[in-house]
Amino acid sequence: MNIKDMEQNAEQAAGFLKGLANAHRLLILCQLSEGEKSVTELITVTGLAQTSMSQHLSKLKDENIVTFRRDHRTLYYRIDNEAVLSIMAVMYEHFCKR
Amino acid sequence: MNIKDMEQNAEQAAGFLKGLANAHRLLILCQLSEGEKSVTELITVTGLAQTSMSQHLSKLKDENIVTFRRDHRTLYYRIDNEAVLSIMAVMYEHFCKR
DNA sequence: TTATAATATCATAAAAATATAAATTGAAAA
DNA sequence: TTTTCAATTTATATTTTTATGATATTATAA
Repeated sequence: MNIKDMEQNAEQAAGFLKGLANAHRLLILCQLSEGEKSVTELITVTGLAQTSMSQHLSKLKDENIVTFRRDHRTLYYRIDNEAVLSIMAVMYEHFCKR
Repeated sequence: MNIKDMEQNAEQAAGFLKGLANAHRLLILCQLSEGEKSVTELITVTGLAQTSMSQHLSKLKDENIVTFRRDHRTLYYRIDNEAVLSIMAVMYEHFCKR
């Protein structure tokens, strides 16, 4: 782990982590780790307000953590980042096991 | 990855990620990944103001990410969390390689 | 003792994140 | 076409994070 490399990429890496660093967004990602879900499904499962969900998804898109496809009127979101699932797995082990 | 488990631990997990989600703190942790360092060393390497360093270290302590020992007037900080190094490694791969 | 070094804490201001309400867009059904 | 559904965008208030300056603490040296 080289400090020079990290200096050059620290802002980007921190932005990515900020994308994950919210309890609601972790639950959204937990859902998406099972496969793609519509916005409505995500709202139902998490209990978030519609506007709030939209903003959280927007933030996740900004950081290239998720992407989506449209099917008629419904948008289906999915995880679109190699690093996310690894980090989620580490988090799950650390915080949810015993 | 169970949603119920995640719901119960999401706040704690998000708090931990917030601890990491800052460019300065990532650089601090990058330094500490090499082994323990004094506050002065960390200030020199990162160029942060003393007060600011103290606050960042305090936040890392709050989230049980680092701990420290005192040797005379000098405090030596070190990483004290199993999950951090795994996550740092994933981040380094994702953001610093190529 | 008094001064100094290493660091933390406190107070405050500025910036960023979050929640909520209102308005808007895009696609499809009536 | 007009209306309705699914979702986003915009505006705004509240909360949280971050930076900075001043002060305090702890340990050592003079």
